[in-house]
Order: sequence, then C-alpha cells, then structure tokens
Amino acid sequence: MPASDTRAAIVEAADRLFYETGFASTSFADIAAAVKLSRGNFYYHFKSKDEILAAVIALRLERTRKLLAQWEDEGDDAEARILSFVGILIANRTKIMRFGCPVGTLCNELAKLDHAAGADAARLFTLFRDWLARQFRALGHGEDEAARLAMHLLARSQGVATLASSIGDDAFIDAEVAEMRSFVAIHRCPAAHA
Amino acid sequence: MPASDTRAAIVEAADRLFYETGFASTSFADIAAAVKLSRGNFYYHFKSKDEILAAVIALRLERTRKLLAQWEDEGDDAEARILSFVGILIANRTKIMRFGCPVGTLCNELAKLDHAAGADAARLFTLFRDWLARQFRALGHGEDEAARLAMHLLARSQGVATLASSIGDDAFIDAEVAEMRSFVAIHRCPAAHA
DNA sequence: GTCTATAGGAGGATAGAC
DNA sequence: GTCTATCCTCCTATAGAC
Repeated sequence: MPASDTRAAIVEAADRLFYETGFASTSFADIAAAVKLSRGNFYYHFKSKDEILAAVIALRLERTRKLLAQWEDEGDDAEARILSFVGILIANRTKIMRFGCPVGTLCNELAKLDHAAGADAARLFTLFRDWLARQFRALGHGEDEAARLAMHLLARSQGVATLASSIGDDAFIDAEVAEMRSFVAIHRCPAAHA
Repeated sequence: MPASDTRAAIVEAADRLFYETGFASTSFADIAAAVKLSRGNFYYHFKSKDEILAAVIALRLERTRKLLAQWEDEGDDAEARILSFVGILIANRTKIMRFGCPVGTLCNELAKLDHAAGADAARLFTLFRDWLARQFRALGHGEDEAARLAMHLLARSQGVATLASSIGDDAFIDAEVAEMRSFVAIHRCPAAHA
C-alpha cells in the first residue's frame, strides 16, 4: 500500500478512537490493531502520539470547513443554514448520546492535559462560531450581536451534547432542538426582539 | 494519623486531581505524592483506582447535597434559589475556564472509558436537575414544564463551561450568565410566557 | 499505619532485518 | 513499507519489614 493510503488509514482510525475512547486512553497498539499494522511499522508514519493528534485535528478542521461550505451551498437563506447546524444534534444523536460532542470532549481532555494542541482543537469551535456569526449578520444583526448569538447557539448545542451523553434522555435532545429552532426563528428579524 | 484522616486526605487530593488533570491521566503516584504518602501505603486505604473514584463521586454527591440544602436555606424564594445555581459560573469562573465543569468533564471521560461508575457520576447531574425542577415547580410551573426548564438551565450552564474552557473568552461567561438570569426572570411567572 | 522493595504488565519509542 | 525484537519508563499492585 502507498504510504499516503496507510497514513490516511491511521489518521482515520485515530480520529474514531480518540472520539470513542479518548486521546489519553487510546494507545499506539489500539490504533495499530485497528488498521492491522504492526506497532513497529507505525513509527514509519508517525514519530509520536502528538504527531497523530495534530494530524487528527488537521483532518477535523478540513472536514469542518467542507461541512460549513456545504451548508453554505445547500441552505436557501441564512436561517436555513443555521438550522443545518442545529440539525447535527439530530443527525448524530446516536454517537452523541454515547460519546458526546467530538469537539467539546477533545477540548475538555486537552485542557486537563495542559496539551499544546488544545489551542488548535479550539479552532474547531471558532470555525463554527465565525460561520454562525456570519449567518446572523446576514439576517441583519450587528457584528457584536451576531457574535453573541453565535456563541450562544454553540454553547447550547454543547450543553445538550454533554447532558445527553451523561443522563441519556432521548426526549431531551428533541425538546432542546425544538427550542433552538424557535430561538433561531425569533432571531430571524433583528427588529422583532430589539 | 488516624486512618480516617489519611483516607479523607487521599479522597480530597484525588477529587482535585481528577478534576484538574482527569481521571485516566491521574496515577496513584500522583495522588500519593499530593498527600505525601508512599505508594505502598496507599493500598492500605484503597485497593484499586476504581475504589478511589467511587469515594470521590460519593464525596461530590454529599457536597452537592449540602450545597443545594444551603441554597434552599439562604434563598428567599425559588427565583433567588435558581439564581444561586446560575451564580456558580461566576463564583467558580477561574477554575471553570481552566478545567471546565467538574461534573460534565468527569461524565464525559467515564462515558468514553465505558466505566461502570459513569451512572453514579451522572447522579450529580440528576441531583441538580431534580432540585432545579422543584424550584420551578415552586414558581408555579407544571411538573413536565418544570423538568424541562431544569434540564434546559443545566444544559446551558454546561455549554458555557465547555466553551469557556475551550475558547477562554472572559466576557462570554458574563454575557451568558446575564442571559440566564433574564431567562429565569421571564419564567418567574408561568402565565407570562404561556 | 507507614515504610521499602519489587513483581508484572502496558505504553511509548527505537533498531535493524527483510 | 512492513516486520520482529527490544529498551525504557511509568503504572498498578503485592509482600513483608518496622
């Protein structure tokens, strides 16, 4: 197999394992086993665990950018685009209920490890934040208000993910998503709530 | 030193370390060093890491019950009591910005480890949830609505904690707490938003 | 109740054959 | 590019002296 394919398979497996079992608790042996590679050969592709983490974060950043670009294309208007964001709680509900949000849980873990990559992982959040802020701007909100609304929506989706995976109440996600949708509807027109 | 004192010191140190560096990343040696105890002696008090975790969760449950009872005593009315809950984001802001919420991050970690104690840790959440629900009931809300409002407020505080520790924007906490306070004010009277 | 010493194993990382 | 073999460190856990 070409090196780039093996490398991609490693990053893919690490991405999944870091999400499902955590960064600290995932060993080289776990990743090697997932891609059916010997531990020794592993180091031909990655010199350290931090290097794999960097690659995983880079992969997630790239995928997030593509996802946001896709929502940008598909959404008829800014409101529809924001609702695409809200919808990931429903689309990914099964995994979220088991493992929480991939972004939030990784950031939490890296913060506790005092890991240098924590700042890079947080860029996943700012990607969503800035994109959401642009959508609220498009709805007619001022710059500061749009930024606030973006952070607010991001925080709410995070809270839902954490509680859903902790308490595991299925109806809770539906209720919160419904509330978030009406929140978006209310903020469709800046004049309506000023 | 009596065994109970040493034991209490161990649980105290483990509580802090599990919060600040995570459960999986905290070793026996770390805890032993924190209480200035040899690793060997450690096993006189606790047979396994899971036993310490159980003790830490029990300690947190006990402290949470006391905290809720205190808020119950101090708050003049249900609204004031709910605002005590909202206020922990301000009171603990420094630690939250560095390590997130002690409850949420522990539950996240145990979920990924598929650890049996995850259910016990989640009881920390349900303690807050049930207490909040009772306060909303006291404000005149129906049982289902009170439960929903409780989960909603819990989710929002979780989201704020996660984003605050990830992105680290200081003004964000203030803004969100202000919004939560007005949310509570709006739901002071069920008739006002029915 | 506390210590030192140590067993046994897992994890990160490297060397060198093929 | 992939393998096996190996080193070293750190961790959980135990044994036994004091």
